[in-house]
Amino acid sequence: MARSPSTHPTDGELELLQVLWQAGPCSLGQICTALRLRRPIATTTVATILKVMLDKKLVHRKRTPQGYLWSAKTTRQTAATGMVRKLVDLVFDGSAQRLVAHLLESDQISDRDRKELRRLIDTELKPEK
Amino acid sequence: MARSPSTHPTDGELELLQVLWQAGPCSLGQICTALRLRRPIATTTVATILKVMLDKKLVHRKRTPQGYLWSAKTTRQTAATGMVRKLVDLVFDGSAQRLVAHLLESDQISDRDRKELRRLIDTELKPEK
DNA sequence: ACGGTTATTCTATTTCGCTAGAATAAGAAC
DNA sequence: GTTCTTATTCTAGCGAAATAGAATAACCGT
Repeated sequence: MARSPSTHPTDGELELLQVLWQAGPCSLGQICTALRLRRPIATTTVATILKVMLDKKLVHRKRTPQGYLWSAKTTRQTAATGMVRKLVDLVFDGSAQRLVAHLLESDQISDRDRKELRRLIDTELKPEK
Repeated sequence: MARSPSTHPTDGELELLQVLWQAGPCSLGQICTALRLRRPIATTTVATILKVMLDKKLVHRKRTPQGYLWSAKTTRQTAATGMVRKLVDLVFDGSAQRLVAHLLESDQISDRDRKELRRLIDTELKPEK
């Protein structure tokens, strides 16, 4: 027996989605250009990934005279939720709170961000509840 | 060309690490029992994964009369950090703050947890600064 | 010591994910 | 309209990951 296909986007697919999330609908060439800011990759490779993603319904395409226009069908929110769930499940024993605690205890968040987050907690905590 | 070996534990490996993190050093049988609370899996499958993880130095083993005792060599912290980094990179444009915001805006965190987190932010914000 | 149980290793199969060449189609340029 | 460029499809290889059967080893109880 082998693996079952993942429902989440793969890492490569996420690289691609990132471009589409940022730039909106793109041609193949535009996607390639954007990706190549990070690393070299062949056009056919990108095209192949797009086709797979099309089957997985992660992207959508629209015919135009000069080829398809590709766009993300999954939102950043959706992808984030799925990946966070996995992370929380597999590493934080199902506690999202622990993940936040981990992040706050790590040094990846500035004091300014912390203040903003505190504000966010406060606004979510009080209103009309 | 194919993928290069991942430095992160795979999902299957994480399932296994979870057991070891929770229970401490275990025999193969104990690991299998724990895993089977979640899903059926053959003993040889687990043994194979363990062997791979041994090569990757994700686990460690100690000889005993009745076989090896297996234990995690990676800490939860380490695994978490790696996975969080990937998540932040690929989905949150490099901003850990945004990930926290996402979590706080989702409904996965209770009010009680929020209060605790606010306390955590405060204690991290003020001391000796 | 013999048979049962458990652990370990060896071997094998399958699918996934990543990669890209070759072939083809179809505008664009001149 | 022939060539150039770009897009798309087709085909294919390779290593990773997941799965587990068969073989082997080694303890345990009686």
